[in-house]
Amino acid sequence: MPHTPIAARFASAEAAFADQLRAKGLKNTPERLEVLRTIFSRHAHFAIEDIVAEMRRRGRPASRATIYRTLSLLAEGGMIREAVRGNGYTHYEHVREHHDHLLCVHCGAVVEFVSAEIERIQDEICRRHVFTPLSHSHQINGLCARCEGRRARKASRP
Amino acid sequence: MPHTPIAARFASAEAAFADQLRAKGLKNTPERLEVLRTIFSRHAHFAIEDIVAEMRRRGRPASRATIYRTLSLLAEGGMIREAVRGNGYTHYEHVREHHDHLLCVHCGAVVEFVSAEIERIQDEICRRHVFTPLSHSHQINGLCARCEGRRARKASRP
DNA sequence: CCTGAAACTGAGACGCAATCTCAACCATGC
DNA sequence: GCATGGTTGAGATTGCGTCTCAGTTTCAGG
Ligand SMILES: [Mn+2]
Ligand SMILES: [Mn+2]
Ligand SMILES: [Zn+2]
Ligand SMILES: [Zn+2]
Repeated sequence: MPHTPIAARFASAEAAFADQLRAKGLKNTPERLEVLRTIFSRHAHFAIEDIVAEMRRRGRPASRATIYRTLSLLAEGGMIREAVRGNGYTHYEHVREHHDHLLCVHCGAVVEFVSAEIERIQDEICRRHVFTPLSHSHQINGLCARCEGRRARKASRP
Repeated sequence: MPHTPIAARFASAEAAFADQLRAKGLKNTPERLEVLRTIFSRHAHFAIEDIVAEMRRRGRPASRATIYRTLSLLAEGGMIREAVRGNGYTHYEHVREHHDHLLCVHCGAVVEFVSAEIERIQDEICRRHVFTPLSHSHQINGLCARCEGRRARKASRP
């Protein structure tokens, strides 16, 4: 699953965010910057509680209101997007190469997948329906190998 | 978009539901039957408020609690499923041929689509990841022809 | 038919993620 | 300085969905 290393994107993410804020007449505050840094210093998938906890740990706490507001800005700016849904909190992820998700409904594990073929067919479908696609979410819910194995074992040997 | 006429499924839906209830030691009450009938007397896509309103109109009101509980049972029994997401209420639909959705983010219009090709690739992906698929949601968000046209017109002639 | 155990219903309380409110707080330019 | 206008955060609010529990209904067994 190749993607630009976090370090390499770091400066440009800050720069891009600064641009976006300037363009909208908004201010580049320490809180906003810290949310951005916290997000990009972590693994690509996260929920708001992760950010809250991490910022507290860093000694730079911010209120949920501010974090939610910043998440909206970052999503609007195309730096993050909503990823997996249906596990309580909304989960976000860094935007990089497009991909979709397998979600294990038992243990919550997430696996990413990409299919150029599917993307192509989607475009075809949209063309056929005269529909302008803006985004899509394609999520397969099921059981990962481990959870399926556990279930099968339990069923055969009660 | 061919599907079995409602009338033809009607009796069997009631019978299937009765079976399901019996199998689980649950009771076949008037309220549950009325929820079932209301659902299958309507267009395939609906939200709970539609059911609440329709049952009131019919002079057979039921509480939200009961309706939610019955929806769960029907979903569990494979007669309905969650359909489009991201419009406030959870939307359900009758289960018939499998299909996915285009959602116009501007006017809320929903278009259905099917692609045997995509389904096949999905299976392939699951096999490759040793993942047991149980369900999937594939939703393309964008602008329907009408909303796109309106937007384009407004942009060119302010 | 009774009758009792078990399930059901509905009004309203509750849970909870997400959003909103608003007073105090900057940051900036004049 | 100080006025302007965005920002923050504590806490209130919203709204879908779930849960509680007292009174009701179902239904199998007698
Ligand atoms: Mn991902
Ligand atoms: Mn549909
Ligand atoms: Zn799992
Ligand atoms: Zn539209």
